Amino acid sequence: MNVFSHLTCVIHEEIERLCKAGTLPAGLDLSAVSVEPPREAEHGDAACNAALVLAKQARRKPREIAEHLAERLQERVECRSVEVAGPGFVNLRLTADFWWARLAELLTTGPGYGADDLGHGRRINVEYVSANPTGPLHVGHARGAVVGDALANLLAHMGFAVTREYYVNDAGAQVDALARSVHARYREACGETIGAIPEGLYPGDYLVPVGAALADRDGRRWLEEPESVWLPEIRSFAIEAMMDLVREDLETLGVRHDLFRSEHALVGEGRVDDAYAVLEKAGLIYDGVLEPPKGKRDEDWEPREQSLFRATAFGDDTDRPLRKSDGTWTYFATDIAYHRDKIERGFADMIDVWGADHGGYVKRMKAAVSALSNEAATLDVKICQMVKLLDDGEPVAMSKRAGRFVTLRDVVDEVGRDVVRFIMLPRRNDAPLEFDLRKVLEQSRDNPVFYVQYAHARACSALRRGAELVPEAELTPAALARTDFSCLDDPAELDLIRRLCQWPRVLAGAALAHEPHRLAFHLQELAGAFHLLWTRGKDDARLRFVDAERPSETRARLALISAVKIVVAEGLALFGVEPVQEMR
RNA sequence: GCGCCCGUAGCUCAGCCGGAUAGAGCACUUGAUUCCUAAUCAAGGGGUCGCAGGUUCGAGUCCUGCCGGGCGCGCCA
Repeated sequence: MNVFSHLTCVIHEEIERLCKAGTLPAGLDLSAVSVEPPREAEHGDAACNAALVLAKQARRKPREIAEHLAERLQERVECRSVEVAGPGFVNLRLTADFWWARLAELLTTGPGYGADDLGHGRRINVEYVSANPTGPLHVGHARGAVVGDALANLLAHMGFAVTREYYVNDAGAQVDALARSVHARYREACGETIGAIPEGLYPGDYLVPVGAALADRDGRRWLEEPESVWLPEIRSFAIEAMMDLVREDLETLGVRHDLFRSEHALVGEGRVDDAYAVLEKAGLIYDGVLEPPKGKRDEDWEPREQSLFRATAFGDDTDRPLRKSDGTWTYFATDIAYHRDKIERGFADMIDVWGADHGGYVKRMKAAVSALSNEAATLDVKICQMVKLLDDGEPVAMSKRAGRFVTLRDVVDEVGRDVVRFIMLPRRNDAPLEFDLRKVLEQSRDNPVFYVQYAHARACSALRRGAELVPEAELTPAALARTDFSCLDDPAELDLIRRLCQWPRVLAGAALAHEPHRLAFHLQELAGAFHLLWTRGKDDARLRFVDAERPSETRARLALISAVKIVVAEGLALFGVEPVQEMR
């Protein structure tokens, strides 16, 4: 049970009764009525804004409505006390019995507590990483990879049918440059002296083995051929090698996509022409000349007529070109075709996870999706801001030009997959992120990975001790659910139960808002409440989790711990992080 | 010049559809260890929510303008 949606229902019922009784007018719109955990613990277990929201439409004073509502709620068994506070909030305090019953529910459900069918199997496409196949992934890519993956996990958990997708930009000038770079490395492997890699090509060492592999496979046959002959061959060889590299990098992070969609294939299948024809038929394409961008150096600017998409009709600031001067498609044109491809594959909802440098691209892509779907499809773009990589407070120098950038694999090797994954998550995607290689390995409160993992390890440790006193068959969550919880009446224990019971609400909110970082914050708070109780048990023997002298209390506390373990493990699982059994 | 994002405690950041006295961690000060892992916990000080207007019973949250930072701005992807 999601406690807060349950309480919302209860309050809706009571308001409707007040309407029937004539205390309130009939036909009120209750959609804005909500029940939330109050920010301050003093305000009780749950606060309802009904009176404030309804005051205007009911033409009553908020306090007056609140008093009537409070009177009815007082009768409910789950309410220990009800009070009207502030401008007209109704604050509920729920009985300990109510909370214990929720704890029993949590344990009965076991792993998967909080999973829900919010999505009703609705299909949603999450596209993430989509890095160009020209080299290994770097730390910046890791953020998008982890955020996209966690978001996909979360949505799947909440009843959406998720497809995880990677768009492979294997067409265009950059993969030609890749092919030329590999050709240079190939000549090198064949014994030629190549000197410095020319400007505009990819200088990284990672292409050396690719050139060597090509020489192994094809011998010296490309040495005497003109570029027009070897380029297509070497290009597809190189792209395949780069995608192998990318897949390996993703594998080290534990990220797996369902589908890799190739831009090259999309163009080859005529999908871009199709999309163009559709927009043209809808009257959304015309030939025109764009204004030069102001304030930017414009000495190279020449007015040019090109086919433009009427993006301004869908909220963009200017219309956008679809063809380059040589007649080939712009990136935007193929991206329109790609999103149309997704829509045609049955996705009315799409999420794209992009890097900060694509921020200026969001409006036109949303405009295109609106145009393609007659406003029926949705596109949410999550822009991931920069990752500032630090080593003990000092910025790690990165220079793409010198080929000196920190690869994803370097970082995973350095600190481990789970740390990389967790550290990318407790931050809103549109806020920049600091990643200190030294700090994330510290075992202290300010390292969130450690802090949450430690809570899980402590829970496991206490359960191991419990196993010495209680038969194993009685330690399963389902068995523990039948325990008498009445000794769990300390405020710190009830607080922990309340936080555990907020989990379904946090999951639902995070899924609907597409904000996985909310889970990370909740896990940290939960871990804090648990650590607090643990330490209290050191001072106050009455609160100790495992005590051979007090078997029934021990069982109740093991149940509570088991619930902590379930929720923490579930949160970590959604993040793709392995919960640890002990800290070593 | 234009667009998008950001601006909340000394630092790093939460703040969920507009709600109550704006929160957490770090750092700082003080305290807790014969004890299920002190790898932890408790207490304390610390704020003009960038600035100025506006809408509202009520604004960190919405609107307008400005200031500061980041990213981007046809023939790159």
